[in-house]
Amino acid sequence: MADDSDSSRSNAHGEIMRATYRALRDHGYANLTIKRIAEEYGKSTAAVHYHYDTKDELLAAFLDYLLGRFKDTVHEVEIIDPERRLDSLLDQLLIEPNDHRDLLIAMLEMRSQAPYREAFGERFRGSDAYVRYILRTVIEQGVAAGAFDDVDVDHAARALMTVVVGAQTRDAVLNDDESDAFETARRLADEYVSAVLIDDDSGAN
Amino acid sequence: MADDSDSSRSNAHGEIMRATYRALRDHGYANLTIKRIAEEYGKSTAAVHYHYDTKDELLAAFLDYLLGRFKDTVHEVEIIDPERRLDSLLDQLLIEPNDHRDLLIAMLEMRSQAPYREAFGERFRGSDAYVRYILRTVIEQGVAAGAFDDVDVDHAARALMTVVVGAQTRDAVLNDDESDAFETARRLADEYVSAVLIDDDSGAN
DNA sequence: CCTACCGATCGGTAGG
DNA sequence: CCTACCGATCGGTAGG
Repeated sequence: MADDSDSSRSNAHGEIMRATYRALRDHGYANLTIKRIAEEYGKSTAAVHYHYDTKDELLAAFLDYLLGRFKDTVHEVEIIDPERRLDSLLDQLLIEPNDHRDLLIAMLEMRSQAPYREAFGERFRGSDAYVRYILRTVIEQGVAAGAFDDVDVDHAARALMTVVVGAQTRDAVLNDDESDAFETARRLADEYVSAVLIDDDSGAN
Repeated sequence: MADDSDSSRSNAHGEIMRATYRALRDHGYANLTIKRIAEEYGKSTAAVHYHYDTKDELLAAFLDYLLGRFKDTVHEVEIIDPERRLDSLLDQLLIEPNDHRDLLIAMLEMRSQAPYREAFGERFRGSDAYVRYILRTVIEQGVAAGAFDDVDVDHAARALMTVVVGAQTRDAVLNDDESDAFETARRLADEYVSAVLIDDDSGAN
């Protein structure tokens, strides 16, 4: 309660999460070992096991940490105009990652483990549902305000979610110079909004 | 040259590919070992190493095998009408997998390794380019025939590719009872085709 | 192709 | 939290 500005005191869990992140980023999930995490942590493997009994437990906690960070990038926006608000939200979800591409790669690796680890699957389902909820809310406001047509809001949210996940996967996999993944997806999302959510009866172009 | 109908003779490579597929499906990429592949193969680990010197070499060959199978599901269709032809192609890419969901899960796992293994990355880039080529060809025919507007064909192909990959990833990750992934994606693709590729000037509904 | 084996590395623990 | 160690398993190889 005194000071957590330095946070170099007993913030072991946070340090281990960050160490796990670096180890995952540098070596990949398939080569993510307690030893490598411990090296990044700067202490022994026993020190890691002191805070997390098993590797499974550590990984589940790490996924919570990772998805929490992702959720933070999807913050509610302070814009009232529904159309611009959705636009801003899509920007956050689909603008070139640059800085946090490593995070997306790490997330893809853990995603691919979901079919084998129920602890992962349930967390990703929760994350998917959360982002869809944010999208639904924004779209519903737009429909209520008359900015969008009276579309199937739940479907529209799932559709945009598909675009987001498609961009994330393609970007991580096709990681050459100018990966088109997010650029394409952002443009696709725009087309979807202006051609499907807004079916402009008031004038055909 | 005599008979390959029985194919139980010296088809070791094919057998090992199928054994690898089963081992990957049952244990996941992170737990894919030569020993497990050998068990599925029905012979010793040395027998596997006899045909593939290293695990890396085996995995690269397996990815070729896997992507080849995927390409086979994207066969050219014998329909002339461009609109119905694109529709049929999207069906093949986006209809509920059911039978080959295991294949998609396996592919997602290997996708997630692309950032760490250049041999994987280049193969996935090739596969992405191939499917985009097929999509572009069909859309170009539609534009030429006047069925579609004069859209940016390359972008349209990339956009639909994003939808396909998004559906594949979401389906594998959100693997609960009625995963909406492919249903949502198929509907999204339809909306994209009828609202963006066909901007019906001839009458605003 | 097999048996038998190699050194290396894994997750985890005992004892302090 | 550390040192030291455990049994288990890994990819790969020798010798046949």
